[in-house]
Amino acid sequence: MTPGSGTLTYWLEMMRIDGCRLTKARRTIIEMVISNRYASTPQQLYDASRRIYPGIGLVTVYRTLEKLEQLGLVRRVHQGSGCNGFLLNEQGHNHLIICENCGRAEYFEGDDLQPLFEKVNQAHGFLVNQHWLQLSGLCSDCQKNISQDSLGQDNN
Amino acid sequence: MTPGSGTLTYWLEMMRIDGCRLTKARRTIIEMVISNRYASTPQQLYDASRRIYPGIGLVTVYRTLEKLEQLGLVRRVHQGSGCNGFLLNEQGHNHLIICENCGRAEYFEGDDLQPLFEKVNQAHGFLVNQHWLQLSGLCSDCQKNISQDSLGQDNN
DNA sequence: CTCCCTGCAAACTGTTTGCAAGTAC
DNA sequence: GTACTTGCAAACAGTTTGCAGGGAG
Repeated sequence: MTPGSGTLTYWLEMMRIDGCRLTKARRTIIEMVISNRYASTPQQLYDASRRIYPGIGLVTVYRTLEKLEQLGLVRRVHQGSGCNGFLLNEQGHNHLIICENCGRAEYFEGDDLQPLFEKVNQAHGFLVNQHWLQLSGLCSDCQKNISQDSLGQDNN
Repeated sequence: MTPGSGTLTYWLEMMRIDGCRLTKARRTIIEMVISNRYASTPQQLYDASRRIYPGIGLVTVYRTLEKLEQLGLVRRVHQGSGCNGFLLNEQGHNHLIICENCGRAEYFEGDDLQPLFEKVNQAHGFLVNQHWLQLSGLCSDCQKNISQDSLGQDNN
C-alpha cells in the first residue's frame, strides 16, 4: 500500500524512484510545499525553508521545484501580474480557486466542460486538448473578516 | 456613432479621452496590436514596430502597453511558463483559446459557468467574483498541417 | 568511492526608473 | 510655451549557469 499522495513519504518515494538522492535540502523544501495552502514564490519557500535549515540556498529551491514540477508533484500558478507561484499539485483536481485577499488556494472538481469544448470546436475549429480554469474570490474566513472590519487586511 | 472597437480610430479616441497625446510611437504600437492575432511579448511588438518606425524604443512599448492595459484595450495572456503575452482585448468575450502549435489566439463565448460558481461556493465557502478560463489546442489550420506532415512546425 | 547535489558567485533576461531632449497640443 | 512623452542608460528583480567542495548511496 502506497502512502497518501499528499504525504512527505510519498513524495520522497517518487523522488527516489526518479533516481534522486534524498538530501536534507530537498526534504525541507518538500515539507514546506506540503504544509502550505498558499501558492508561494521560490523566494517565499526559501525564506520558510531557511527557518528550519538555515544553510539552504535559493538556487536549490529553484532546482528542486523544477524537479518536483517535472514529477507532477507541484504546479505553477498564475496570479495577478506574475506567474511565479508554486503549489502542491492534487491529481484529478485540475481547477483552482484562490482567495484574492489572503491568497489561500483550494482545488475543486467541475469537469462538466466537455460540452463547451465541443461547442468551441464547432464554432472556431479548434481541437481543445488542454484547459485551464482558475477562479478567484473570497474564502469563507476573509468574507467574515471583511464584513466585520472593512479595513482589516491580512495578506498572506 | 463610435467607430468599431477593434479599429485604430477607436483606440486613439480612447487614449485621447484619457488625456494621452497621440504620438507616432503610440500609433505604431497600437497598429501592431490590432493587426496581430497572436499573443505577443513586448519584445515581439517592439521588433514589429521597429519595422515601421525604426526610432521607437522598447521602453515606450512597455509604457504604452501599460496604458493600454489600464484602459482595457489590451489584456495580458498567460501561456506555458511565462505570462508576458499581450493581446487585443475583446469586450464581452472573456475566454481565450490559444493554438499550442502556432500561437494563434481567439476569443469565445461560454458563460454558462454561473452554476459552477454556486457549487464551488457551497462546497468550499468561496465567494467567486472573477474567473479565468483558457483553452489550448490546435487551430483548424494546424490540424490540417499536422495530419499532412507530422514533422512540419510553423511556430508564430 | 563515485557521482549527484549543494551553495556561492556571476551571468543573464525581462522590466522599471531617472533624466534630458523632443514633441503634441 | 507648457506639460506630456520619448529614448537612452542605468538600476533592478527574478532566474539560470559554472564550478569546486560536500554528502548520499
